[in-house]
This record gives sequence, C-alpha cells and structure tokens, in this order.
Amino acid sequence: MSEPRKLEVLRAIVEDYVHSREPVGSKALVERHHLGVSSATIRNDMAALEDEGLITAPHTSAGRIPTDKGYRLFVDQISAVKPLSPAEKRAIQTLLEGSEDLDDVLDRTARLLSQLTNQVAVVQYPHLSRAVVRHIEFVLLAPRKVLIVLIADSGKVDQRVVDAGQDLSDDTLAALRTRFLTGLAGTPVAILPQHLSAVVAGCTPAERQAAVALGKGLEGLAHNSREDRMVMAGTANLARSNVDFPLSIGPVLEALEEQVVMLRLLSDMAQDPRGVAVSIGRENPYDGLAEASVVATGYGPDATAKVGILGPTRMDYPTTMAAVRAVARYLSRILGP
Amino acid sequence: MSEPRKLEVLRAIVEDYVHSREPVGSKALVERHHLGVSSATIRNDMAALEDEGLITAPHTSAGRIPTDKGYRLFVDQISAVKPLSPAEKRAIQTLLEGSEDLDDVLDRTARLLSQLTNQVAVVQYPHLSRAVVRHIEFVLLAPRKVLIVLIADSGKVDQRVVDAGQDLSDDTLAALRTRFLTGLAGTPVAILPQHLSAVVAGCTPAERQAAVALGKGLEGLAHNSREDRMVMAGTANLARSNVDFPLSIGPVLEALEEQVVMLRLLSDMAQDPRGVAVSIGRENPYDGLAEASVVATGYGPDATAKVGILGPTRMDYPTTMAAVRAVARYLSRILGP
DNA sequence: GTTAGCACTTAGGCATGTCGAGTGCTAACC
DNA sequence: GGTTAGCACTCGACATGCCTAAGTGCTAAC
Repeated sequence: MSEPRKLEVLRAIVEDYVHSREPVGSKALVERHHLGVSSATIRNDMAALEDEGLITAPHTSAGRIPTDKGYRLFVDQISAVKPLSPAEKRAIQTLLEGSEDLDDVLDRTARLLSQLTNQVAVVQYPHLSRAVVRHIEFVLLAPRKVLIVLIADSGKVDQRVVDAGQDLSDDTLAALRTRFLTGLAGTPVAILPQHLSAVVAGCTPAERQAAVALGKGLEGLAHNSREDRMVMAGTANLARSNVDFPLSIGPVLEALEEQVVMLRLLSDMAQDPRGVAVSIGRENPYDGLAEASVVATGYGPDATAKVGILGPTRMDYPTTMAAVRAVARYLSRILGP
Repeated sequence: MSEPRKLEVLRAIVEDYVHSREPVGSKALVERHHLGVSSATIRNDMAALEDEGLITAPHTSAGRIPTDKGYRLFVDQISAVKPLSPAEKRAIQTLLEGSEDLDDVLDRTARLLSQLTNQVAVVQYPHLSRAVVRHIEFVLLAPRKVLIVLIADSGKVDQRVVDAGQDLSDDTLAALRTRFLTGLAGTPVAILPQHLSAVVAGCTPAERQAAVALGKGLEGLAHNSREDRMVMAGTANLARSNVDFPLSIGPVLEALEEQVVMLRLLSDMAQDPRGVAVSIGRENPYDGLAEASVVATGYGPDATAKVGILGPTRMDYPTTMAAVRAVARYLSRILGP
C-alpha cells in the first residue's frame, strides 16, 4: 500500500465531498479520478485512512467523509492555494477603490469577500494603537456635555461624549483644547495615557475638574476604541449553502453576534507559513463553531487586524484561502500610506 | 351568530396559535377559553371567519391558523398593547444609560430590543438633516489627501477623505478651514449645499481647486451621511424560534443584509395612531419577507429615524409592540437634549 | 341562533418489504 | 507484498399499506 496514493485518495475524498456534499464511496472515487487501481484497492486505502482517524463513515453502508483531522492534513500538506481568476482580481480592485470613508471600505470588503467565497465574511476594525494623534477637537453640546473627537493620522476618527463635571464656556473649552492639542499632538495613541497627566497638571485650578474629565474621556477613546468592533456580511450564505443543513446555523449566528468571541478567535489564530490561518471544526475554542471552519489573515501595516471568513468545515479551502489572502492584500494597499 | 363573539374567537385563535405554533381546532378552543358555547357553535363562527378570509385551514382535517388579514384585524382592533413589566423597564434604563458614544447607544439598543422580543432588532441611524453644523475640521493626511470631519450639534460626527486636487500646506488648509467654518457654522446641514457656493466663491484663486474639492466632500457628507445605515442584532433568534421553520430564514437574512431594502421598508411604514407601525406578511413590499412581520416606530426629536423588529408573522404582537414603543421612548430621551 | 351527532377527510405514525450503495473479507493473482 | 475479483452482509432510503386521532361540515333537532 503506497503512502503517496493514500494521500491522493484523501485528497480525492475531500474534493469530491466538498463538491457533492455526499459521502463518497470507493467506486465513485475510481470513476471520477484516474487513480490507476481498482476500487478494492481503494477500499484498503480507505480502511487505513479511517484507522488513522482521517476519514469516517456516517453509517455502515455509506461512503466516507473527512474528519476535522482529515481536513487539517488536507489543508496543511495536500492542497495548493488556488490563484484567483483575473476577473475576480479586477472585481476586488474596482469595488474597493470606489470608497473613501473607512467604514465604507470595511463594509465593502466584507460584502466582497462574502460574495467571493459564498461564506460569511468578517472584518475587524484596524488597530489604532500604532497610530499617532493628529488632532483633538472638543465640542460643547450643552454647558456640561462635551463631545471629544480624536483624529489619528491614519484617518481614523473616534468620538465620545463626556460630562465635564462643571459648567464650561466656549472660551475655556477652547483653551483646554489648545492645551491638550499642544501636549498630545504627535503622540502615539498607545502611550497617550502616559502623557495625559502632564497636560492635566499644567491646567489652572479653574479648569482642573473639566481637564480631568476630558483626560479620562481621551484615555477611554484611546484604549477602548473601535478596534474591538467588526463588520460582517453574507450571513444569508449560511442559510443558502446549508439547505440540507449539516451545519446548524443557530449557534453560528450566536457566535457571530457575540463579537467578543469572534474577535478573540481571530486574534488567537496562528498564522500559517502561507500567510493564512485556518481553524477547523472542533479546533475552534467555541462550541457553537464545532461544525464550522474559520479562514483568516491579518491586514494593514502590522497585519494585526484580521479579515476572514467563516463557513462549514466542508468548504473549498484552496479557493477560500486564496480569496481571503487576496482581499487582505488589496485592503492593506488601500489603507496603506 | 354574534359579531362580538366572532372577534373573540379570532382573538383566541391568534393567541393560541402564537403560543402553541399549531393549528387550533374548535374543541381545544372551547376548552382553553371560557366562551360559554359549544364547539359546534365555534365551528360555525370559524367557518364564517374563514369565509371572510381571516383564518385558513392548512389541510382538511387540521385546525385553523390566522391569515395575514386576520393578524391585521387582530392588531388593529382586538389587541391592546401590553405594558412592560417593571423589571423590563429597569433593564432598558440601566442598559442604555451606561453608554456614551452614538454607535454604542445604537448597538446596545439593538441588542436590548432583540433580547426583549426574541426577534431580530433593527435600528436606523438618526437623521442628520435637521441638525446644525457645529464644527468642521480638515486634517491633512498626505499632501493632497484631506480628511474632512463634520460635527453636528446633535453630537453626530461624520467623516470622509477627499483628494484635494492640488498639493496643500498646513497653512493653506487652516485658512480654508476658517473660511468654511465662518461661512457654515450654524447652518442646518440640510441646506448646507446652498451656502457652499458662496464660501467657495470667496476663496483666492490659489485655493480655489482645493476649495471646490472640499466643498464637494462636505456636500457628500451632508447628503449621503450615515442616516442610511443601520444596526441590527438578534439574527440568531431567527434560527432559534424557527426550529420547525415555517419561516425560511434565508430570504429574511438576505433582506436584512440588503440594508437599502430594510431602510426603505422602515421609512414607508405608516404609523398607527398608537404610535407603532406594523407590516404583516405579504403586506411587505419585499418578497423575501412574505412570512415575516415588521414592527417599527420612529424615535428622536422628529421621529424620523426608525427602530423596530422583524420576526415571523406568527409573533406576539401586543408584547412586541410594547417593547418597541418603550425602547423608542427611552432612546429618544437618551439622545435628546 | 345554538347544539348534538355523525359521516367524511386527511396528516402522521408505524410496520413491512424492497432496492441499491457500499463495505469487509477471503482467496487468488502478479 | 501489494493488488484484484468476487461475494455475503449491512444498513439507509424509499415506497406501500394500514390505522388512528383530530378536526371539519352538514343535518336535524332544540
């Protein structure tokens, strides 16, 4: 029994199963692929693969389907990332280039990726931490309510309303703005809190209370900014691709709604040498995703923010991985300097 | 055959069906409700209700279920909006008051409403049109790339990046900012475009090209701002409440993803005297929602932005309507002045 | 207008039988 | 040793037929 052929059989099983959604038997296998041996031989190979836990039979007289472990081996060793078609590349380019606003870019990216892969697409907001403070604006909404706007050089804008704790005039607020701005402009957002105390200390006693409140607000903005948000698209694909739902979509939708779960999952995924991370079925730390796989990769200058897709374990990994990687690259380029 | 009793029968059918999810028969009806007459009499009433198209029988020997028209009559004439429990009211208050950022408020609102109703919740971004320009900021990201930030007095912040068409220095940009700001501060966003030309006209020839580009950007911001975006939550409820899915969730998810469709639908819904609009089953203009109902209402100063839920036609209308109305009220209060 | 009684319809559950796909095993073959 | 053909066996999928329970519509009596 030859080792290479066994892998070839596994590959054939994965491909056929992904394509047909039905357990694949030894006979169908020799017909569809020219393996040069008879079905009986394949049966022996399949028995071996089953012993190794790479495939399994749903019931005695059915074909075999890959296990999570089987998919893992397939992804790691057998499959090659398929290049995208030129048409797809063009689609990516034109669609993404038409947008300006960051929200818009991410939104389009998610839609695009979901269309490309027929799966659910997820895009995390880019990290702000490396960015540098470009501008700070305070707007007086009511005598004590101040809108803080923090603009980073990446073009990212965050906002928050705080209670100043004291009544403020436009002039006082303008003075405070100048103080904060001169003290903080050019500071990396990540270390903004450390510079804050100096600014606050430099304020007159009359401004002190408001300065503290504003400082707190800024600190909150810098820390808890939108980087723990995400955009998604294509949830309808969950319902579509699973007409005969082997993937019960309820738990998956729940996972998607619990953005914290998804973001955590995305961050924790180890990157593969080819630059795409894959997490298959029960490898996922979250139970609701036991029948789902996640394909993701980083984007942006530091590749810290993630973009990826989520779908049934039974998915076309090579194509999906290619799409995710390509989209991440274009996205990095668009958002780049 | 008494008319009031017939309505009573319809009400009983709707309530039982919503509760049990099974067609309800004449016998079960007299048992569960003390109608004071026998099942045969009820049968006559039911036959009449069926003739009027208010209920229908899925097959010969099954009970009856309400039609869209039946639900409509129920909602319009029979049901009374149920008050929320004090616990629920408290939950609304505490949850919403903990938030500052607009995005955050809407996000929480959607989650809250979906939890309260066990349906999918949808919240439209508030309209900017009535708001007044509070502040304008230009930030130079690259020699020709300018980030425009438009802050309205409602605390709403919108942003966009434009190509200035010419290289700009920080000083030039600051001058432009002053020009735009003095010319536009206090202007209602809705009529901002009309004031723009005057501002642009007042610029020096050297600034002209950039001024035009910036003006275009502002106009775009004012017009096409986030009011045509929405937040949603609770899509997982679709899968849960429909284990035996009479509501095929695929098309519904599609409708939700096509935000344009949903926003259009929300805007077009006529408000009921009680302040809540309901659109039932095939009344919906969108085919994918033929088995779904939407319950929505306006919020905010002008009640133009909408908040609502979407669920199967077979839903508990009185409770749902109460929840939507209550949440809208709290939301208005939070966002109010 | 209401009621009782009864014939009639039909979905759904259950047992039964058949068919086909697919396996595992053994014995022969190269 | 690896490969193959052949065959008995298993089991799900599907069709058929039967029966029951639920519910209706109708009629005749109250």
